[in-house]
Parts: sequence; C-alpha cells; structure tokens
Amino acid sequence: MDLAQLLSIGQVAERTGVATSALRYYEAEGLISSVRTDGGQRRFRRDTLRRVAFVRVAQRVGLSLEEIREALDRLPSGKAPDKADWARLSKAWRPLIEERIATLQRLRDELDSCIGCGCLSLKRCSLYNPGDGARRLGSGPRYLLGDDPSSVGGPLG
Amino acid sequence: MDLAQLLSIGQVAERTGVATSALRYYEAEGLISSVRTDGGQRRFRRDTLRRVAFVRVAQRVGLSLEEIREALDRLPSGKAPDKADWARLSKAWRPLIEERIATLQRLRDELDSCIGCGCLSLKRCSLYNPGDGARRLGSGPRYLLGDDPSSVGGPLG
DNA sequence: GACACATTTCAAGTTCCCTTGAGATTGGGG
DNA sequence: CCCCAATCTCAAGGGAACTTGAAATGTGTC
Repeated sequence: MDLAQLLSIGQVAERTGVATSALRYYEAEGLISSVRTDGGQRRFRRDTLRRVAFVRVAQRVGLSLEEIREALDRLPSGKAPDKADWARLSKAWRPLIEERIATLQRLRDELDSCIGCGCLSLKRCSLYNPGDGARRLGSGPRYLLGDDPSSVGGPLG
Repeated sequence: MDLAQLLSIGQVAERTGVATSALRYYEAEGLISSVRTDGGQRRFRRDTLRRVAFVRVAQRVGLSLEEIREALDRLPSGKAPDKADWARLSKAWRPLIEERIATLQRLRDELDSCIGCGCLSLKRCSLYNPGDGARRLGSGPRYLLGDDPSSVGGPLG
C-alpha cells in the first residue's frame, strides 16, 4: 500500500464531483472504504473513483443506496475489480432500465386513451391501478399506489 | 351546495385508495379543498375524486406535489372542471413522459457502450455527466447530480 | 517552525411526502 | 337520546440522502 498513490477525500471529491460530505456518508453506509493516515485522515484507493462513479450512475438508474451497496458487495473483495467485474454489474441494470422504459411507455399510452375518454376513472383507468413494477418513480414512500385495489370504487363523475 | 352529495374524508379515502391523513395533507398543501359541516368536519365535492386521481397519476409521472398544485391551479376555479379541462392538463404530461423515456433510452444505450469499453470513466462517459433533464428519478434530494460538471476531472484508472 | 488550508467527528438540520398518536369532538344508526 | 365509529387538530416521527456548523486536529509548504 504505497500511501503516495492513495487519494485524499478532497481529491476524490474533485475528481468525481461528489461532495466530501457525501463521500463520508457513502463510507458510513458501506459503499466505499478507506485506510487512515497516522493522523487519522482518510486515504482512498484509486478504484474508489470508479466505485463512486458506479454509485452515481446507479442512482440515475433509480436504485437506492442500499440496493447499490448490495450490488457493490458482489464485487471481489480485497483486490481491485477489473473491467469484467464492472461490466457484469452494469449489465444487471439493463433489464431494470428496460422495465422502467416499458412502464413509462404504458403510462404514456394509457394517458392517451384517458385523454380520449376524458375519464381518469378509478375503475376503468389502469393508470390509477398500475399492475406494473413502477417502483420508485419520483420521490415519496414506496407504498405509493400500491394499496389494495379492491378498495377502489366506482367512477368519479 | 347539497350537503347530501358531498363526501366525507373517509368516503374519499375509500374511493381513491388514498389515506385520510394524505388527503388532509393534500388539503393543507392546496391540492384539494373542502367545505365544513357545522361540526367542523370536511365535506368534499365529487370532483375531488378526480383531482386526487390526477394527483396520484401525476406523481407516477414524476411530478412533485408543488408542480402538481401549480397544474391544478390552472383549472377553472369555482366550477367543476369538465373533460376538456382534465384532458388539457393530462396532455401537458406527454412531453414530460417522452423526455423521461428518451433519457432512459440514452442511459441504456450509453450503458451498453460502457459495458463495451468497461470504462465508467468520468471523463469520457456521458453517463456520469448527464446533460439531459433527468429530474427526479428515484427518491432523494433534488440537487442529486446537479453539481457543476466542470469540477469533474480525468480518467479513473 | 509557522502558517494556511484540508480534514476530522458529531450532532443537528433539510426536503419531500406523508404517518402516527393523543386527546377532544361530531355524526348517524338503533 | 345514546353510543361508537368517524373525524378533528396539532405536534412529532420517519426514511432517504445528504448538508451544515462547530470545534479540534492534520498536512504540506515556505
């Protein structure tokens, strides 16, 4: 472990564009790790940059930090991951992204037919009772729209 | 205003599948409104059901309650909105949804090329420096990934 | 060795979208 | 008229992903 090629938190922040506070938070959450200098300051291995990049991209895909942590845990521990390791992780997102695209397309199409009928009816309209895996689109609690559909009654007019 | 055809908060909750606490919250936020009985209980007009449905669908599109409130404010005040009014509002979402779909498709395609090169490089990879309006995908604070891109440095290796 | 800037920890604050709980009051069926 | 379920208000909690602030300590440079 040549200390010289390790990075300070400020260097990681500058090169990833992620605030030092966020990096400390990521470490606390187990997404990245560091060694300490004699004085107690963090020093990160260079592959931490890629880890952080992975985290940010994964967030764009819509994953929570918890989910991302689980994904990262599957990397070979100890030794720095190679291209194939990263590729394997990234590949796992594809179905997720596809699913989200499909969900939005359904939403769009159903919205069109709702514009057609002008309804937004709770009973008829599948917009309101999504059977699909909408997951966390937009913020808010995860049980959003996930309620018992049988409780939803008749038309709105 | 025939009190008889107004709905109690429990009735609205049951027919929309939205908790009474959420409905009270929506009212506090100006998304819906009610009249009060002599005893002080809320009574909602029937078109509140459609308003609530609109809110939930808009959330699925990814809008914040604030944005939804602004949209609802454009409805004719006082008189109950007709089909055309609702259609006009819903129509406004289309470009938004299209944009989100396009964003995800870009993300997917770029992810493919990143898998190809195995990079996830901060410099080369547009995944990491999104120029698009990714808005709020997934939950979390809104300044997510909204940092100054110029601060992002070189390759990760 | 001094100086400035970076870094440390820890607690608390922020935003969004609600939920939960306590304690008091109301409304409608028998 | 009575009673219990429904509703009321208000304050506080909760989780995700951080940020901010304070007070102390480390590090690199001249």
